[in-house]
Amino acid sequence: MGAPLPRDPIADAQRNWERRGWGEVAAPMAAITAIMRTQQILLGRIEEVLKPFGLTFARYELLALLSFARGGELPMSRASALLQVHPTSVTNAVDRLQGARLVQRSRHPTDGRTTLVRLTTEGRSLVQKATAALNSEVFAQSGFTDDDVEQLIRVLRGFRRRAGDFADPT
Amino acid sequence: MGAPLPRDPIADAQRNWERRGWGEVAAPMAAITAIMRTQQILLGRIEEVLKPFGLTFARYELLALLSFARGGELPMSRASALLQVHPTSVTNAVDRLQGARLVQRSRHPTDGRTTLVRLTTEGRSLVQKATAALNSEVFAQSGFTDDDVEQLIRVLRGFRRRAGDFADPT
DNA sequence: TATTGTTATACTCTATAACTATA
DNA sequence: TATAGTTATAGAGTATAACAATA
Repeated sequence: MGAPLPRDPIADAQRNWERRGWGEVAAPMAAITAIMRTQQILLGRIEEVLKPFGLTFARYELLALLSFARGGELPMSRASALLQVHPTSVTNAVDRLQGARLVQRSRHPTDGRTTLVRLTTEGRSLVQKATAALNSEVFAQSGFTDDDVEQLIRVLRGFRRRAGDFADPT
Repeated sequence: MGAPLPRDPIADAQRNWERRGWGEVAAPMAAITAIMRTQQILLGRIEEVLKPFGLTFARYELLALLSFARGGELPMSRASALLQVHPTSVTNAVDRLQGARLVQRSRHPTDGRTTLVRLTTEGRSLVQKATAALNSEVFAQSGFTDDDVEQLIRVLRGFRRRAGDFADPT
């Protein structure tokens, strides 16, 4: 979206914050802004890799989740909880994936309220190819060192736990 | 969007990756997924704080950028470059902000192609209040320790530089 | 009554392409 | 020719509210 800037805009913002007497929060502001920007860069790379497969990241995540479930099948509500997205987002994603014949809806055998989503053969094949592409083109050349990765996992895991994402204290 | 999960879904995904023979990329995958989720949590908090001001994060960022510019004024193209967003996104944001009388468009004095965006008095007042709210309600209680913040800034700055965001090597 | 999921609706941001005006 | 910006159009994700069906 343009040539590199001569200077780091986030470091500049941090200095501006300090200059205005917000020194207490300048560093957390810079860290949070950096997370937002990093996510934007990574999402761009991921969507670029997924585009040839006709998948968005949200839809890939749903397929990948199903590929790890027993029988390639989950209730809609369970997918919503595990992906931490709104139920209507799951409905929307499943609609599109079903249109592409990558998943199928079916009735829960004992609870009539529940809809199950299941990976089709075609869906399983596609998610395997997409995962291989993401592994080699994004995760294997992430731009983070092993130390970076270790620190990110540790710091962000603590953050997510304190934010109420999960209870597991290990 | 739901109660805490009993276990960390990202740690589970990392174990699944390892179990399938993708051990080489399991850790970077987990780190990147954690960044995506953390961004989602933080964006939610930020938008919650900005909602009473009638601002989205994208629009707040534009107002904040203008508040640091000389004269509270920038060319559209410069705002697009500094915010690292598409020119049409800036056009859209300026349209809405102008409708709310928070910014004004004007002609560049010497280059007729260029449109300048300038903060109105009302816009400057609002962005100051919104910044104070973000500082006290988000950045001052970010959920990161001082060490976390230091590590995030360092690691993500290296990533962004290698990704081509900026050239500054300091 | 509570839960599950869908539908309708609306509002973000984003992106491409075509276009105008200016340099 | 190249640049700056707008417009039209499209698509993505997200969210709320109302609703149907089931427990």
